[in-house]
Amino acid sequence: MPLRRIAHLDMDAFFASVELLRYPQLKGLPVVIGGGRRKVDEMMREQYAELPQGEIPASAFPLLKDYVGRGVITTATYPARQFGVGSAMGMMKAAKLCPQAIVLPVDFDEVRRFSRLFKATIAEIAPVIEDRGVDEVYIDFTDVPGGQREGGRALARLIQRAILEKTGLTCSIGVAPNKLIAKMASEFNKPNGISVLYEADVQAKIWPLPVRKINGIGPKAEVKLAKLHLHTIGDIAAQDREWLVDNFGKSYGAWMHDAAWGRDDRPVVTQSEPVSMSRETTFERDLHAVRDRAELGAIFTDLCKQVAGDLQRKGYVGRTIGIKLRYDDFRIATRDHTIEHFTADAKTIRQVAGQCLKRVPLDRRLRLLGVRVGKLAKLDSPEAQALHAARAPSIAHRAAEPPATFEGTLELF
DNA sequence: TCTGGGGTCCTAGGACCC
DNA sequence: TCTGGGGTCCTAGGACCC
Repeated sequence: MPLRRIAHLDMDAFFASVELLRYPQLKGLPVVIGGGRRKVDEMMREQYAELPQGEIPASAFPLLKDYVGRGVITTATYPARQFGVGSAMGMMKAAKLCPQAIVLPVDFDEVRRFSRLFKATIAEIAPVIEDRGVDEVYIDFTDVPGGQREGGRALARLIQRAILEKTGLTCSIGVAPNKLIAKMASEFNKPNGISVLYEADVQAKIWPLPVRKINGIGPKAEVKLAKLHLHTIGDIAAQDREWLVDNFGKSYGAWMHDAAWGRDDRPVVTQSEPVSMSRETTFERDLHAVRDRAELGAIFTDLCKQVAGDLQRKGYVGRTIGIKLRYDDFRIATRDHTIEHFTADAKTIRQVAGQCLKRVPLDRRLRLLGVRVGKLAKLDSPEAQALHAARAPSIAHRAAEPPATFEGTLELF
């Protein structure tokens, strides 16, 4: 029996690295990708339209200190990270830490193109791959020829070289007995590094790490653990399983205990079906349900059309239609409704989502509006065929809707 | 001047059925 | 008249991840 060897591969500063391929003159400079509300990229291109992209002087690029608007950093280059700037940080906060950083908007098409390219490159070498978003994958090395050599290091080197050759981009790889440890290991030697771990390494290399390094322990769990005086993964491992269950629940507590001991038997999943598709947008300024009714209505219709378009393009239909809104105080409300027939029709989605909107209080300013379609089925699947109807819910069905009685609710949509 | 957009999974209560 | 339990579906919220 070969030893189970699982790799986690993470592209280094992916979004930023993709931009640096286009603008190599920015190499070594602090660059952040994000925002995009102000079309800085286009402004700059207009001015230097006659120059090839690679020859535009670095001094011509827009700076973070001049950025106005909402948004967060998607990726920061390593020179920018030295200033404390990182993913998910608000643009305004980042501008304080590193005003001289260059800002570029995300180019989703380009990012997706490179994402497909690096994944296809891996697939030629090791076919058992699990997608974890645009810039990450798990790879099962176990049965790949040469996958056991040096605990997986040799194969990891091969994959790194192939990706660099095909894309010009670097990545970091962790190889370990399972996904949980591989994920942590891939962070050990960033960027462009490889880290190989064995079961016996858990105590020395995993236990000293802070609890947040476990994939599945987020900010809330971290706070709760800290209150119980648990700070490192080793601190969790030292607790009785029963004690963890008592404090964190049957499922989460037991999982946490397993995770701290490096136990994880989840397989590498090569195929999966989407559960939901959604579109949402944060407004440039908070909108008021009454004063900005027209604007809000137009955005709402647009979101419905976009989700419908996504479903149709990908060949899916759904039965549960829902809305999400974020108020100016950052509280979130969701409402959804399940209809009899599957749909991917913008008008139907808009109509049902409109009903949902009537059930939610609209007395505060809104920051974000989203539309979601769940309970998906492939358009050509038998269940979808049986229950698909490209028409609005019947009048009878609509009449059965409970009246909108929520206090503060406004009849707007 | 805080804090994006696209997802998954879990929990928990109520309806409804057997 | 009182007393069940199990299962599934729907809905709302929340934690977490990339």
